Amino acid sequence: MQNTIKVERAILGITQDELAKKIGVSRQTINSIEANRYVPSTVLALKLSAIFNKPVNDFFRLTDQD
Amino acid sequence: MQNTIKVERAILGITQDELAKKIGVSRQTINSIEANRYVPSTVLALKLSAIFNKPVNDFFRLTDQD
DNA sequence: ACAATATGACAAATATACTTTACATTTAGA
DNA sequence: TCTAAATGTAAAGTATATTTGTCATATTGT
Repeated sequence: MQNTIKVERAILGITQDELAKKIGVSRQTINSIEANRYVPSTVLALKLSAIFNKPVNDFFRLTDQD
Repeated sequence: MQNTIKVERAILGITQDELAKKIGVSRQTINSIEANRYVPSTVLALKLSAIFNKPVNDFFRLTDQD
């Protein structure tokens, strides 16, 4: 799975820490997701969706190995 | 988080076992998600999105306790 | 009613998300 | 250039998703 959270975050002009606080996770969680170190839960994806004001499918995509 | 997977599955007219096999998880995983026993990963949500041919936000929604 | 299939659910084991702490590196501004 | 803020990452611990096995109940077709 790939994501464009870094881009969406840049559009909002906020830091990893700020985004983390908005959705109630740690900064490292945001950092790890941006770095594709692990796959977030659907709740987290929906919270990002609400903050980015875009559907989940816009910034999370399946790749071949999925 | 709430979901309408049971409805989407009924639209396709397939069993929990068939849906599970389509997305490569166990039948119990589908059963547990439909029963809201736990929150699936975003990869799983995207796979369901592909099979239902609908965006994730259509069948997964945040609730107050999220 | 009977048999086969589908669903609900639980327990134990394993995999993995997420937190906290901590430190190094990079970036941005005075 | 110096400093503070932002980012990248790693390790250890906790929480939770997912699997496998199993059984009970419900549903459907004959």
